[in-house]
Amino acid sequence: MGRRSDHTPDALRELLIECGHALMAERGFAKFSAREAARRAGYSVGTIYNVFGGLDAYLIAVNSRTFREWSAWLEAALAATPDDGDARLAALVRAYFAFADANRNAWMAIYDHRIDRTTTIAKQDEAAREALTGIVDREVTRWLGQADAEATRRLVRSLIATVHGHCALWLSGSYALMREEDPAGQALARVMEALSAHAGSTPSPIQ
Amino acid sequence: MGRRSDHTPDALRELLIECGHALMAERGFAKFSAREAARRAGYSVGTIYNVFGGLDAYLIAVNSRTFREWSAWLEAALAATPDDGDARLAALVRAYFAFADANRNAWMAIYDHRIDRTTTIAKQDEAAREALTGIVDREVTRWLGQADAEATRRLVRSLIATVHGHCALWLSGSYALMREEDPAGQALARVMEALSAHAGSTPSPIQ
DNA sequence: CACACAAATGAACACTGTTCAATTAAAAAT
DNA sequence: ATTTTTAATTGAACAGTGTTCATTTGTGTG
Repeated sequence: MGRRSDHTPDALRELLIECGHALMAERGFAKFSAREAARRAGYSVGTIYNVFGGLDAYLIAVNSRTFREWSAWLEAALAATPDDGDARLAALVRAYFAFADANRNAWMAIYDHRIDRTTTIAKQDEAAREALTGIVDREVTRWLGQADAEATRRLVRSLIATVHGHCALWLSGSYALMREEDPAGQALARVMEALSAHAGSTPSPIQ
Repeated sequence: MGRRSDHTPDALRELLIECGHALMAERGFAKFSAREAARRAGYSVGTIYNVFGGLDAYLIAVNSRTFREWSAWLEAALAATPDDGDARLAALVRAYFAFADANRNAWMAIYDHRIDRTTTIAKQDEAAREALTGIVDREVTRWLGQADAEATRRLVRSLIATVHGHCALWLSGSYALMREEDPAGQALARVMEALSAHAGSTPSPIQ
């Protein structure tokens, strides 16, 4: 076949991402296959290389979709939470875990896909990834009550890493973490301890 | 060829793990190949399946070797550190990162290999993995000054997850963590905050 | 209606994991 | 010393993968 009018370029791109994302959610990163994804979209392998330029770019696009869904999930959880001190942060951490749990394969694929330092990520996809940091940034800043911006940025990254670590080890089943009944609760506890430590020191550095 | 006397069963097992580990360190999990590992050992693919029963078991054996090296690395760092309050924990966290940094591919492979829940891990390999938790357990208990054993166990797992999260995001280059100059320092800061919070509350629960 | 263009294809290549009948070296029995 | 037995090692076979690119084929234009 040659040029078909089934889909516009954008629609085709979207379709391939859609099918790839579904396949990723179903099989996981290790058993993902570009051939199979294309097959499900009603196209053949070559089309993926035509549209995305390579497998890496395609995987980035697929994972970016997960990022967008993740952000939306977090925002939805926060929208349903009153502006009650610690409650919003608790909702944020719980929603973080809930999304990963409900989308295990897709969530893990984000970290399974090692992107070569040379590969350039599309602007829109980079934005999708940074949106998540943005949400945490906003909520932490809100909790701290507008503290030093630079220190907050550093802390936010560290808190994300903290929660990520708990979530990753939980889903991978590594370590004896399995006997932990509430990893999200543990992550939240660590986050609140860190925030408390910073709330006391940042506005007026007593020590 | 049939039975050869080049290596005893144990020596062959060791040789294959050795070569596999070297290949993993060199190429990383995604580009690892059992065929190539066997080739380097001077055997053919089938031998790996004969000796280990399957690829999963082989990968577990290879990664367990990394675990053992990691534990030894941590113990060496601790052995060179005086019993000076926070210094040992700082050394532990720094050594954790240093090992991962010095053995990026091998370290990441530990978490890249998703073990099916049905696959049973050999007793000795399970021990190699738990040894690491044991080291952290020992040092944290030492720092806390013998607190509630069960609460400490939970905290230890959570602290490991915290440090793991920082290390994993650092090496994968995810998020904007890249602009963080000292992720190990951030991890250590979170660990000390968590420990401080527990030091105050565990011996005599004031609040 | 013929032409030009670009999208879509799928065979080709080199690789992977996995299985298992055939081979072959060493040990045991004659 | 020779045969037989035993078990370790092989590698071809199969189904799958990523990647490339000459070929085909719809589509819109001259």
